Amino acid sequence: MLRAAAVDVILSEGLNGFSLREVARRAGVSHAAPGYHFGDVRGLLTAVAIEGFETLRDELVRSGEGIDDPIERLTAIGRGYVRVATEHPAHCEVMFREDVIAVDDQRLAEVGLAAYGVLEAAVAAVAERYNPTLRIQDAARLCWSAMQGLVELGAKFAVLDGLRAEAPSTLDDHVEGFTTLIVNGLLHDASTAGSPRRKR
Amino acid sequence: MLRAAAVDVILSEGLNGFSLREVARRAGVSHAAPGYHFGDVRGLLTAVAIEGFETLRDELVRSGEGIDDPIERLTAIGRGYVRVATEHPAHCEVMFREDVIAVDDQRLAEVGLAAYGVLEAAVAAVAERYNPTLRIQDAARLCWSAMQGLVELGAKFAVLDGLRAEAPSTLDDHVEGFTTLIVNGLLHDASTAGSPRRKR
DNA sequence: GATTGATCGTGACGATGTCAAGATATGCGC
DNA sequence: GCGCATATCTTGACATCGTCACGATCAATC
Repeated sequence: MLRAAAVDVILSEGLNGFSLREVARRAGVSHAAPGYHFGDVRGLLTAVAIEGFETLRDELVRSGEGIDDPIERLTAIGRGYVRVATEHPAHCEVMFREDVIAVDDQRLAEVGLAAYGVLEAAVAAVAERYNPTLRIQDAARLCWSAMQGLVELGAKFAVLDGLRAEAPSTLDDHVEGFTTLIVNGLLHDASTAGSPRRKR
Repeated sequence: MLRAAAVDVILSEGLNGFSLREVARRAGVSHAAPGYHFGDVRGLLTAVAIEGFETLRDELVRSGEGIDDPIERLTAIGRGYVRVATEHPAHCEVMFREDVIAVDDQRLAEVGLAAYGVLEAAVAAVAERYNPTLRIQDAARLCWSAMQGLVELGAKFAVLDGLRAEAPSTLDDHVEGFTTLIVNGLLHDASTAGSPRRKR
């Protein structure tokens, strides 16, 4: 399949070494075949991104299944997010790269929204049981941003550890640290009542 | 200057439409001149990234200056981060793209570490005054990841608001929401004493 | 005044994305 | 079986790109 070949190329050549002709070569077809099916480099990469969001959505659902406590579930979903990122690095290298994929693709928007919905529902459950004043949208987006930022900066963190001659911390270590801090934040959020913060 | 022309091209053509020849065209030099000075596409983009980290470091320092309360200072630094990202989008499009820049560049590592140091110092100040048990490294990296994730996902959040027919929330809105939640988490972090979390 | 080094232009090569045109196969109505 | 439309893929071409080798220009230095 061309999509699989594309993932293969991203994996071994990186996203900037990516080329339709190399995909064609690995798939054993002519140099223009990928162009015919996906129209465009952008088209093929968009297809890969959609595939990524689908597995992300599925994996987030699967991560939370059977866990009753909302906080435990949210934490498990956080781990699931990073797990998807580490197990499907090629897909994740593309999923949020709006300069490379077709942002206006409808199916892409649908699946992305579905994946986000899983996360938001988990946050809503936390709010319902533990902190009704929590602003769910802010909280859910913070969770997503933190995990996405972690995925993106993970390599830099490792370099940082190296510069300080510390044992390099793994992605999993960071996930645990982050979720602890975030959960504490969610539990104690009382922004409407003015914790040590200002206006708005 | 070639670097300015490069930023110009990234801004108008995006990172994948970027080409040395277009940079040369806008700078009014021959098509191979950029290659001579920077050796490579990677070399030129790395120079842009270094420039970006320098202004990031300076801007973070400037954002925190004259603010006594550590929490206020950390919040201001968070805003500064996002401000740099919005005011220098071309630089930020490159700074964390390890597939496009020379990750082993020494000057790049230095400036990046310096910028991170500003953030970490701010977090350390919060810990010292408000919560001595706070794990500074986790906290600082969470702050960075959240802001970086926000910068990357900001566009997607706007699309999300659109799909729900809500008023699109700005980056600044998210910064305020995020910092509130994170600060709450930092203040109440007691992971060593087993808040509602598990082992490790 | 000759030389050296930095800076830049010119020309070439292979590789790439994309398009047009042709080839092949598959299914369908008759 | 036959004609035909459609899908799938190949082939060939073109402009563009990154990169390299080579030459030109010019300032500084000995």
